[in-house]
Amino acid sequence: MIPALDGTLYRANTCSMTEELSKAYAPSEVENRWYQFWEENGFFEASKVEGDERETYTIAIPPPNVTGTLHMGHACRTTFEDVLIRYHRMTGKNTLWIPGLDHAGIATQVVVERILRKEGKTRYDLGREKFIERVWEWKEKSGGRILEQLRKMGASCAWSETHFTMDEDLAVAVREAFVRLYEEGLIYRGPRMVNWDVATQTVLSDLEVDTEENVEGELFEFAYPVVDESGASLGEVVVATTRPETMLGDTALAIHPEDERYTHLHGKFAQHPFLDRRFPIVCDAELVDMEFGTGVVKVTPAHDPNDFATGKRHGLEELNILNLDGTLNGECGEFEGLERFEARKAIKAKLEEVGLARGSKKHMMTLPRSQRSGTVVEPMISTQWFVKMEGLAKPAIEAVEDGTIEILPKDWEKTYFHWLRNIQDWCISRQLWWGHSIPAWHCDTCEHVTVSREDASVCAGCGSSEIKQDTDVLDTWFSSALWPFSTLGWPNETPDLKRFYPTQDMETGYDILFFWVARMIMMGIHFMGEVPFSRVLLAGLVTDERGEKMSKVKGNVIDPLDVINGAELSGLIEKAEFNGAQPKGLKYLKKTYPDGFAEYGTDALRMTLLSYSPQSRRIALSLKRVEGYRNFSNKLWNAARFALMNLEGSDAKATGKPPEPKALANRWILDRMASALESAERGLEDYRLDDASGALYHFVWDEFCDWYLELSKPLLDGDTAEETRATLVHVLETVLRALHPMMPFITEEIWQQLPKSDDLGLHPVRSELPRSLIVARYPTAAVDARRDDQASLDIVTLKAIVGGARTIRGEHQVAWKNPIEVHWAGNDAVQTVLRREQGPIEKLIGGTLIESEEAKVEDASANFEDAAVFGDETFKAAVPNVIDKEKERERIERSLKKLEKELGVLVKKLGNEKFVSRAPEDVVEKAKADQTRLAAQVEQLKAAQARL
RNA sequence: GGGUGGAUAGCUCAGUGGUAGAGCUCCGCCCUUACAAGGCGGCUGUCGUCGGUUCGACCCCGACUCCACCCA
Repeated sequence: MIPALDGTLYRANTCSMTEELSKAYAPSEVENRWYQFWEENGFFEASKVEGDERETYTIAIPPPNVTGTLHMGHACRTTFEDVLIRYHRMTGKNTLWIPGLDHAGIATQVVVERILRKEGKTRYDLGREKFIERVWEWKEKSGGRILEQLRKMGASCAWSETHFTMDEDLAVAVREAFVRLYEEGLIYRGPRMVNWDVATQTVLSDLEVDTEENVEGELFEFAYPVVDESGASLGEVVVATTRPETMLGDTALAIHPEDERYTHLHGKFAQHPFLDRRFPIVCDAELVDMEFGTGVVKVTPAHDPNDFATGKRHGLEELNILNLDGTLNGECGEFEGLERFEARKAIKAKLEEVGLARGSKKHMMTLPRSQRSGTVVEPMISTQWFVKMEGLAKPAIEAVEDGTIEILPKDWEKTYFHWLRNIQDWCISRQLWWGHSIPAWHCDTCEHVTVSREDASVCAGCGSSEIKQDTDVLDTWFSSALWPFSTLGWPNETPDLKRFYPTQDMETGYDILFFWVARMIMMGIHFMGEVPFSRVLLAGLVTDERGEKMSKVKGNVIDPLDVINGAELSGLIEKAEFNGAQPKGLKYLKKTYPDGFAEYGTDALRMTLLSYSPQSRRIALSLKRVEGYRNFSNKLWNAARFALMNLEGSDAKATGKPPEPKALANRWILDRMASALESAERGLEDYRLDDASGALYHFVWDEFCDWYLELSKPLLDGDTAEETRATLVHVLETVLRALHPMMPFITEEIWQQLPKSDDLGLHPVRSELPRSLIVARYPTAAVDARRDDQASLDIVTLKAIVGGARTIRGEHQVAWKNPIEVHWAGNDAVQTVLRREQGPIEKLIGGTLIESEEAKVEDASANFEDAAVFGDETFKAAVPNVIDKEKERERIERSLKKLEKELGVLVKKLGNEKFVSRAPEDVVEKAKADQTRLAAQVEQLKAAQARL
């Protein structure tokens, strides 16, 4: 149905809700319908109208990898960001949420290579150009899927602004950034010790290397013959290594200068047993730990970072022994061509053979592994491109120090500072095919390197046309670092850049604080002269309900779409198996989710993710919790059904202004809503989305549904009917607005059906659009609610009476069909409330309320048959004809125990002279008042107990 | 080895210098006309261990144990 523009309401259902809708909320149809409605009407897009001077609020999405599918981490981030965007949109800001995808260099290349392998091909068979074509083809298929999944989460992204980090315009930005940094001397090329992935045959940045801990390895010992200058033998020394094959690249032995065992070796040489080489024995206090092993260290400057540094200190030869595929090269004599682990065996065997092996022992060690290919990373010397980081890091540190950028939770600042203060130069070149190519041309004639914005055809050094472009590509994070401004048109000075930069919030996982966030800050400050965002919001890692990281192998990956749409156990198992889950993982799956997932819906999943504290590093997602929020959706749904049923046939409608009711319940709910709205607003502003959503959840369920709706029932007849309908519809409409950022679908669905004034839900600048909750004004305590302290006090009294009566019903198992009598006597305030609210109270207790005399109620057993009693210092009450003596005794006993314990604490406290003299006066006063109150209650219960 | 965070009910987690909370689970009762995906009532804790500061510590400080993550 096309939304009407003429002032009539858009109807989600052709029939009225009360007739049409089932008792239970069914999310799927509702979600698709409203998402389409918002998107088609352009509600997600930012306003680009000239003269629209509204404050802007912008988030650049952390672009998901194009290879991926949506996982719980994305779902979590998407929810948080969408809540912020929707909230700010509702406060009237011009909001822009820039969506997009990351080309994810290695990850994508690996995936496409895997596909090729199934066809029996490698990328080399295709050649670079054809291979890249294949990647693009694949990207078109894969990329669309994840954007669809974001839509399913309800993400209100400005889809017309979608970017991909390999797009033409972003390539321009990347090239501009590279050239500028190069011209500024911040990019250089040179040989360094790097992490080499022999499987994908590329260098990796330090951050892309994972260390596998506690690996059981072997510490292999062997002897080097020692000789003097003339070559005369001086015996041998024993060294130990976990990588025996590296001995082929040894160019020194090192000993500690103060090690008295080896003073005779100072200035002497070791003779390589297999190669015709002799190399020095050097003294190095930094490398050598006298306590470890034999105290003699073999030094392989080309294949170990520490040895590399040692080599630099002593001017040692750097001898590379590996080919790029991990096989031994021509420096290795008879071992040439062996794969590295084969070589290890061969070397050991040979050492045995020549009698130099000195045994081995088990050794716990750590292994560096490639995040992408999983193979053991080889340290190698290689010529790569680097960015000098120190100068870039400094202003990035200052921006957080002086509060220009706020990192939340604040704990992460420490980590941020620590990393930036110890920053290493960033290796930005990768030996991949998929990625932004490096705009550098090498001259065959003069070896000059030409770096240029335009494709170069001649050497800038000698003019030769014999130049070739560098074959490396840039680290994916190089383009990601420009994301907050490259997506807005940089390096062009576009209106968007002017209007929307800097952005406000950057929300992402803490795991990419260094990879991405820190680098965006550095690049933003460097190129834009202004920080890219003012807050960094770091969410925790979503884990399974045991707190274990989700992994395909463990089979504990929960697909957000399964949670939203529902899934049978068999389907879950099938998916896990397909993804390579181990039997143990499948067992866990069966045990934890024997019935699969129900169709929980997007709103429920969003609320669940929001309910976890953003302070926590772990979000241990529990499906039971999702179920709880699914139930909450249903609760809200039914509250709306109740409201609509009772509004039918009346003129009551929401106006956006709170009514001024007289009846207690109506006044009270407006007061409670003021508190809820305050908490919600504070939570949304302070990035405590758990507090914000929690406050609204409890308001809706515990106050609006449990008390207000029940209290409203008797008020919906007679004099109070009109104001009650007005209050009912107002509170519901307001709370829907408050909840909308968190639960966009169900709130819009209900809201559209509520009777309301025509001016609600108008787009702030595009008045031609249909009304929608998505642009309705976000409610505040001051405008939409009404404080009423007296009402809240009165309800406390009402709840005390109702609660007491219900407890007695519960304990004595009085069925609802059996009405009870509550005889009461109380002070003036209680009298006022109970007399006035008799009707509603009777409804809530399922019985009659009878005013009595204090003396009569006090001695209940004498005046009533089988009476149970309750009360506090303000009133006493007796409920006759219910008593089960045994149960009553137990109940009183239990209450007494509790009260006496509390009283005991107070008595002790007040008996402590130091407390009375030193504690603040109000604390002491409160303690005294509490003591009096508790003592009275204890007295009362004891009397009742005695009479039993 | 360095750093960061955590240890609170059976489970997953909030929380505050002044008598411990939520959701789920559990136990009763109830299909009370919005909701059984519900209602009403109830049970459950030496707040990791040991010291210290304080009138008072779950909260602040120190040490320790265990767990997780990050960096080398």
